[in-house]
Amino acid sequence: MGVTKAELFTTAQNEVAQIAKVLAHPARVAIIELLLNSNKCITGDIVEEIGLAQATISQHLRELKSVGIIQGTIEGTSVKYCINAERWHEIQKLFHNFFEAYVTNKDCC
Amino acid sequence: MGVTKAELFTTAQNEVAQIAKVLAHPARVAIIELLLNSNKCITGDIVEEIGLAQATISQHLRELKSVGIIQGTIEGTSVKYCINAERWHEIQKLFHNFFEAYVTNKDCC
DNA sequence: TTATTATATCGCAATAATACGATAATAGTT
DNA sequence: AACTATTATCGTATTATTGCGATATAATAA
Repeated sequence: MGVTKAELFTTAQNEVAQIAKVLAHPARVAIIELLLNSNKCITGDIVEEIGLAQATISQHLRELKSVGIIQGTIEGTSVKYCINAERWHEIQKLFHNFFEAYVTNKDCC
Repeated sequence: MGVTKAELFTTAQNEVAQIAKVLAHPARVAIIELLLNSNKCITGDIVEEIGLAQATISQHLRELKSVGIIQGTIEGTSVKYCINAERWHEIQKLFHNFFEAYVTNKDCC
């Protein structure tokens, strides 16, 4: 029926999946990298830089905000976006632990 | 029109997004963790453990295979799945570098 | 207040993802 | 060869995502 059965999985599994989903679009990855590498974090600059319509960028920004990766502050009639350092490191740790869990052993395959 | 404009982004950005998309479902995260933590990597065991229909698990396994995270070997009438160590470390590095790119500085926000 | 600028939301069309029953394909067994 | 067991694929209903034009909202300027 086309709807994810989240109740079958652990909180941690759902959390990794939720963050991954936000990273699962190149525009959102590009927006993050833009915020990492420049100080031009005004929405208008992002729209110009990425090359998608303003409405589309706004939607992507909302998804990034929804998991706390970025935050915005009003600056005149504009909004200035940036990475939320604390949340960034939280997520970094989440994925670090996920990937770290692999230990080469297992006679499997 | 509902189709991602991949040509606007770099290869690296599309690659991060592609892997993230595969990790963007708790069932696939759960399958990976199952392969990490046990030796019961037969499809049938995965179906039983996760609690989704066999057809659905098969679809998820195919997506995990599509980016090389897992691989399967035929074992009688069954298929034994496991993590592909080399690819795992590649992806681990990809995400490590992505997250590492953040440096707290910026008077932004 | 009215106009201007910038961003967010709405509504819609196109596409993709999720889940599953039914069926096909593959390997082993009798 | 016929049967069994296991996994993969097909078809389909439902839901979610992507992208954008149009419009609404918010902040400032005239």
